[in-house]
Amino acid sequence: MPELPEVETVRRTLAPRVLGRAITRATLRLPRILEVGSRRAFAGLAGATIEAIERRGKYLLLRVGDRALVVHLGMTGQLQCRLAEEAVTDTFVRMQSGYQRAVGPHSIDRHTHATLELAGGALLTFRDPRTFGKLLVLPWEELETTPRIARLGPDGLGLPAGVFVERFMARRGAASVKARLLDQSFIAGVGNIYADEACFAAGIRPATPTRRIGATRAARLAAAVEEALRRGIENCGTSFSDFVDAEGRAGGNQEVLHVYGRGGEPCVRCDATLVKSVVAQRGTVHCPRCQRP
DNA sequence: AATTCGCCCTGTCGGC
DNA sequence: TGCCGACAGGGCGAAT
Repeated sequence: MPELPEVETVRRTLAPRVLGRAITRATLRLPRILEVGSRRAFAGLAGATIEAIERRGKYLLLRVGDRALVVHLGMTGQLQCRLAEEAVTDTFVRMQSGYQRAVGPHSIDRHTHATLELAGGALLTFRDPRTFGKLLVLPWEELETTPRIARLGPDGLGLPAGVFVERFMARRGAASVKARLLDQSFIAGVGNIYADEACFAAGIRPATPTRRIGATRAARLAAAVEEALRRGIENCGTSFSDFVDAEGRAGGNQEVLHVYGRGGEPCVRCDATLVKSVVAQRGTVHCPRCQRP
């Protein structure tokens, strides 16, 4: 599931491929992935030039002329750009079930819901098997007031620890530490994987009520979140199932995760068996010895 | 006001 | 071997 590091990886790999290119045609193949009210605006992207790519939390913001194309990858969304000189590889990996998973720059398939043809023959595609992703087109100057963006708290990357601690202490209550980390109005960009990893690094059990966390442990958590996100970006994202960057490459961060997806396996630090549970309606893994309640 | 919960969706996996 | 239910989960809107 694309979280801040995955979205940032897409942003960085997409930028050199699309910046400065004009959109020659915008095609919408699955209308419901577009936020209501953006239908006409999406088709109207043709003729304008992609001038900037920014990121806010898990949202990608493409500045197209005087408009914003906002992209949320949901759980399985992929934004890929194939240049004209690149052949379609149509490489598949055959899964145990017989299903063939696409790998690398790929031709349009049943999960490709929107395409942007670019000047020079490049093709930008939005693919999303589970269709939890969203596209939104609006005037660039309305970005800060559109609900999805306006709701977001400060970006998790580069957030000063002092600001994190201040916000955390101001909102302490019954909610769990994990629920707070997943709350995009608190910090934007942290999802299930990095929340679990940050809690492990901070030595905090994810289900701990936020009211039980003091300033010292909050500061430890701030550092752990920052570190988890930075490492995720360094490793070009976590590819647990579907994540690929704009060139179709998988990330490598799944190789260095301490807890996520490792329930029942030994803790890398103390060898205790990692416990899987449900916290904040999400599958959660923690070490019963390293992470105190 | 803060928090929880149901819903959206489809590929995957385990059980029988 | 094959069918079927359970599961995964980000964000929104309704309910508590």
